[in-house]
Amino acid sequence: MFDHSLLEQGALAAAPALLGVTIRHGDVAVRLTEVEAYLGEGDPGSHAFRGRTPRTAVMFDRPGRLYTYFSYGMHTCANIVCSPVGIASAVLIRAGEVVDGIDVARSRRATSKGDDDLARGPARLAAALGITLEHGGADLETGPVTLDFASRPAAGTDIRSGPRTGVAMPGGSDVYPWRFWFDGDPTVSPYRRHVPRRRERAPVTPR
DNA sequence: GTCGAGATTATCT
DNA sequence: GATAATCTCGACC
Repeated sequence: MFDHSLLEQGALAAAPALLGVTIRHGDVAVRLTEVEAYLGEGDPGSHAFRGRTPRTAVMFDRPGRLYTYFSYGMHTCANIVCSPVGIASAVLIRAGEVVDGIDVARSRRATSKGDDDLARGPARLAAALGITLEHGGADLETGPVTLDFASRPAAGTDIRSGPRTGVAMPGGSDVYPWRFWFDGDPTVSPYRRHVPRRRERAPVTPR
């Protein structure tokens, strides 16, 4: 089943409801345990903050599509577009539990120490699923990457929220609790604050 | 367990 | 040319 109405409500409303949802690509399926909401305009942490570019165009398209981006030159991360046409809003899928195709996931994540590590982190999750930039813009209802809303958690599951990982925000990231996760789940990634990258420069030898 | 730093490239200015 | 929604590894506790 595919919940269209949920994904039209914007990332902030959709994010906590996406916890427990299963995302599948081929033989590998992952149950989401951690997500983050990204708005478009008004959210400096969003790629769409500066408006529509070729890369972010899919975020302005209809909900239920996959937005992928390249991070730090080595990694692919995946988002679910959560807003009507013309508005940018998306949910970054940060971590999850591999529930199917675990052998394939292990082979794609050879550096992983244990199964909890297979999809703990957005780039790891995309790698475990075999998602690349080529899947950007894919429709999550028709595939090849699909969502299954039937695995949403039972009532009473403890969902927690807090600041987003690795994002600098004016006024401090803690005033934007746009990260959601299952409390105590071993597959949730550890929080890392935003650290400005030290610029590597031709060192002017101090002295 | 925590902390800090380097790797590497699509995308934008 | 600068930037980045990260990952991995090594040092240390």
